[in-house]
Amino acid sequence: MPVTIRDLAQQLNLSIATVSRALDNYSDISPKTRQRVQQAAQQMGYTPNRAARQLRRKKADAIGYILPSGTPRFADPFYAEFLVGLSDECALHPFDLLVSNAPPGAQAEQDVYASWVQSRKVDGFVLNRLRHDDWRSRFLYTQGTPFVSLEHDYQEFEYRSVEVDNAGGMLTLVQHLASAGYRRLAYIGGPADLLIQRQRYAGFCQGLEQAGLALDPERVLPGDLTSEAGFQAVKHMRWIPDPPDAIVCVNDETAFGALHALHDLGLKIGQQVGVTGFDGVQAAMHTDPPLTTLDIPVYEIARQLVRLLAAEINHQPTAERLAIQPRLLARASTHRIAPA
Amino acid sequence: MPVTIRDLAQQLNLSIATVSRALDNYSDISPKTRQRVQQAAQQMGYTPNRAARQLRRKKADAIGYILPSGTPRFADPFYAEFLVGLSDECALHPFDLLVSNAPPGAQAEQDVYASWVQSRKVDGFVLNRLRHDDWRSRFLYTQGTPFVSLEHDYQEFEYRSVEVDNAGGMLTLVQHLASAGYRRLAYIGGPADLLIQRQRYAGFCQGLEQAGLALDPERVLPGDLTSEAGFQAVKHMRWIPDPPDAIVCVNDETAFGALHALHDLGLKIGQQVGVTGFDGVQAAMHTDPPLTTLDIPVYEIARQLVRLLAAEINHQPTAERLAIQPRLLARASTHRIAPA
DNA sequence: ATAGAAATCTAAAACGTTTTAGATTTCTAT
DNA sequence: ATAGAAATCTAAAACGTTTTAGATTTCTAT
Repeated sequence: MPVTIRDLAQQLNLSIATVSRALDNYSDISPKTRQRVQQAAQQMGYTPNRAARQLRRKKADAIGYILPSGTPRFADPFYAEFLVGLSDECALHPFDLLVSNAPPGAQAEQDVYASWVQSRKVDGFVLNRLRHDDWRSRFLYTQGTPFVSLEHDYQEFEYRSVEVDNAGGMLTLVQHLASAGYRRLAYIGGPADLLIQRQRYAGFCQGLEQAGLALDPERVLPGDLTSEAGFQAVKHMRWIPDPPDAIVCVNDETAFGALHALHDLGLKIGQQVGVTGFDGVQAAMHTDPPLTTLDIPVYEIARQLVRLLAAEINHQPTAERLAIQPRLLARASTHRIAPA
Repeated sequence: MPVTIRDLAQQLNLSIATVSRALDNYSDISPKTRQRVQQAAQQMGYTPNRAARQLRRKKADAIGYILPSGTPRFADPFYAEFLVGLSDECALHPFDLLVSNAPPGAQAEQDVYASWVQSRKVDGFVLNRLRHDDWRSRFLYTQGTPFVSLEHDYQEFEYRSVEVDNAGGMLTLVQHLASAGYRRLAYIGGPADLLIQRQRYAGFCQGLEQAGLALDPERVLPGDLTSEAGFQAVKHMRWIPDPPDAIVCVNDETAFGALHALHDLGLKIGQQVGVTGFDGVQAAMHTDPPLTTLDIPVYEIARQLVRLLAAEINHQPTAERLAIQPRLLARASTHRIAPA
């Protein structure tokens, strides 16, 4: 049976009101009492009952993050880093971090968000893997519930976000490939409604154009961000008339699968065929050969998102939208120098 | 302003007591009213205020998991998989999953656990990376707070846990190495108080003994579960009198660093020197060469832990302790067949 | 010593539920 | 029609805080 404010008040011969205000450093409490109260609280190990406080204060001091479930994420170190970032930053404010999951785009996802808003479980949400015209941002906006998002979908309203320059990063990457001598670039993408897919693919196309390289539709293949998808896509590309000499993948996971398939085919990676990823996960350093990729500071982004959300919740001014520039990590998987 | 039970009662011309009981399927509510209430609730989007319910029911319907902070975890995909498992299983019960972090072993860690217990934030805890004589299990036990743990430290009380047969796994691994022809095995470990370190190292020693191989103390090096530690340890081993022909690492992360260092040294991995990990993370499949490791079903373990915890919280009977057998994934990093 | 101001404390209401104990309504058997 | 039982509903208390509005105490200046 945890100690309540009533126990504390009784012990000190004070009203619970005084105890409450002393702990909250109200100025109408004499320094002597304040100290007596705080010391007793410390010593009796008093921590306010969270539910009671939430109920009375009408805020949860918690934020929510809902993982996409049903999708293959085990492999994706992105989420570990992201969650740790959220959790670290939450601890500073402090917020509790409530984590759940829901299948993206399904009715169940809507139910989770709706019930969390209605039950006042959290004061705000962090979104990521935003989709085009994402109902989540629209819903939260109409509910007046604070939220921030990794990626920003242009809608008729504003919200705070962190935005990776996906298109710009891709452009740089394609330039790198072109100047290393690769000419017939392929692209293995992700789900079509994901903003990262749209933006990265757009950057890819733009890059080809700038480099004066052809965009062969046969060399553009769909995927789902998994290494399995990368594997299958490469296996499939053997059969197309004009096979690629470089394979640009929407993310590192996809690239891992592509590397595997190319090994199976007995190709010299880096020489005969280049491979690139996107995200800069640690594992990309250890592949055979090490993977050229665009590094984004996932941990730092997660922390920034929480900071933005805290500002939103507390009605403090901040930058509305933060831009992040991915950094090219050129490694052995794109080593060819001479043109084909 | 979310809809409350009062709004609902007013709308339906019923008392809030009736509404509450109808929603909870009490038997003293007529079927007609019950249906009317449930339908109205659905339609008005009523979800009970979480704080009020928690306060009244004296339970949180939430469980807590506290990440070790301050340690280098960004790289470790273990946590992504573990968290996703926790979250998936929590959604089924349903529990909220509260995530925070604290530096392991420090006073701050104690404060977090104590305040979560006292504030009734959660109904129970999931522990992992248990340490020898871990104060967390002792503390929670004396508080009467439900908890479960990955790994089990033998104390004078019992608790539910999932236990990986770390020693047995290592034994198998050493046998595998011995029969592949490796003779001078090294071990790169983790923090000495971690149970996984103790158990895995014990298995290593036992394996050497069974195989009739010498245990050279110079070939046993400390680490901290990071790839950096693996890298440094290997670099250091160049200077010892009788260098190893196989390097057994306490986990995959450490092995990644070891691989790197060996590449730097220009050694033929698999032939001149074997390398092994432990955990079976996805990335181990993609290294150069693919890494021999012991696979443990982290996702499934996390789900089991939540199930055990749910049973504990609801005073239901279950198995107290589940045993998990790691599975040897023999890959090219330990390919030598002929004895040295 | 005392009025008034300043400093310090507190009673009571409220947050939104659930639950207890009992009230009211409906049904059944005569 | 009616007593008693069964079915259905509800008033009020309670969970543990915070906050409002006002009460009490202490201090200051005469």
